[in-house]
Amino acid sequence: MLDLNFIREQPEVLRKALTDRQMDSSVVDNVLSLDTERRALLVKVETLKAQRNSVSKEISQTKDAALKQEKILAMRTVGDEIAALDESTRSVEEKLQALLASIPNIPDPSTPVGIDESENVVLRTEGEIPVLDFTPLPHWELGPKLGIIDFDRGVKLTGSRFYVLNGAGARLQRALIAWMLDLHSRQGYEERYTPFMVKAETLYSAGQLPKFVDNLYHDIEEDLWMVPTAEVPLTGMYRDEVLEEASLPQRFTAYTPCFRREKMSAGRDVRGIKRGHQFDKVEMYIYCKPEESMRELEKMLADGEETCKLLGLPYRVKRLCTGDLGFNSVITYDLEVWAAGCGEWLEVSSVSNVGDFQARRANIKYKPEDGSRNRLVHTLNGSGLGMPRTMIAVLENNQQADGSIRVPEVLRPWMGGIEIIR
RNA sequence: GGAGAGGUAGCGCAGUCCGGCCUAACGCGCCCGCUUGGAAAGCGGGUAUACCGCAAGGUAUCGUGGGUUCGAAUCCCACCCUCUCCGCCA
Repeated sequence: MLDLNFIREQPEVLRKALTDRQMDSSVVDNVLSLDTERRALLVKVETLKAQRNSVSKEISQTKDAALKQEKILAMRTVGDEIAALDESTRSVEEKLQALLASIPNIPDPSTPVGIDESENVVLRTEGEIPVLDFTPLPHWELGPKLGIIDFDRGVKLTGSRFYVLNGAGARLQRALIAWMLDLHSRQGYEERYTPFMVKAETLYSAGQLPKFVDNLYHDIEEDLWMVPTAEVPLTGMYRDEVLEEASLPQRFTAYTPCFRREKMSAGRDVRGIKRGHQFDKVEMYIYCKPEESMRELEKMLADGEETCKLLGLPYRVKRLCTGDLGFNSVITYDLEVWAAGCGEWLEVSSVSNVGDFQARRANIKYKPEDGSRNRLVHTLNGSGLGMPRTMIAVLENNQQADGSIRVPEVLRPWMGGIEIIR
């Protein structure tokens, strides 16, 4: 959520941001007029309340019964007026909040302006794309052939876009998770194990509600929501808290499954395990001071890149353009790894600085050591890589002519002696 | 799920029966000053957040949401959370 004062003072900056994001900027005028209306109402109602408070005090001290009765009657009228004005204020505020909650963050000025993902900018490509002397299979053929991915039984259990991992396949995913958590710990992130179900308020804090309600699984009975990413509990963790300045930056890593309805039609983009309704992910998350957030963003990106490098995966770094930038984000880098079998770059990580956007919604501040007033923290999030797609790249890039798969060196300690999946 | 006890400003607590001197006491912690060679102790002062207002100042918040009232931490209703015991259970 943006600062209302900021919108009031620099509406043109927001208008430009919305236009750059390929969105309608007329919402700005609605915000401004509601804000004006709200303040006018506040002045009125607060004057009346001040009057009521002071007269009520007088009433308690008035001895003369007739005079007392007179004052009570007068205040009865004032009370009715206050009730009516309170109601109008509440309704205006509700509208204003709903509007504010629907406005995305301001992209950093350095963000390339573009219509959609086709205008994202590739910053660099690292690692060698493997040259194979045979035709590599895509994982949706490789997996069933090796007996490590069972699509049919996933569908049988739950429905389309679900699968079962078998034996070395399940173990490989578990190895990736354990290895990544350990790696991020070494990189300075503290591990957290969080609930996988949260309340609506927590999703609101992270900016997932109300906007992305269609993409979430919801238990009506208990009114709990399945997390779409660990970013949600990691943001909500400090909701309504004030952190000590000396404790910042605080860096966390967490493994969670992620649940997304993704009501998109089947097709090329969802083939295999690329885009399931349930997938595992290891997340990186940072709380820091505003002046630190750009530096932390670069650190997080480097940490994500290290993950790819150590796995031996060729990858490229993309800078998202205004048209593709996420709702919360100021700057986003995407990491894409090359998958030899499907022959495409797969997005495995999105590393974003969201500035104070989530912190304002979640009300997360820190107490400056110089005694000045509490300030909002900045938050950053990044995937320490999404599992299925990382698995895809590991499987497809390390396949050998006989259809077996070499397990990357770094994962072997977690593979119980399995070096080749065959 | 059942019974009981609780939720008050950073923490601990008082206040709630019986509405208005609550502008929320008191203690601890923390900050500033005095004192000191320096410190402790002692003494004095300060110590929530948000919003409105150029300002003076005002408004709101005692778990949350409603209600009664001129006036609610206090009375009424609903809900949430924590603790103890019981039940159930990996």
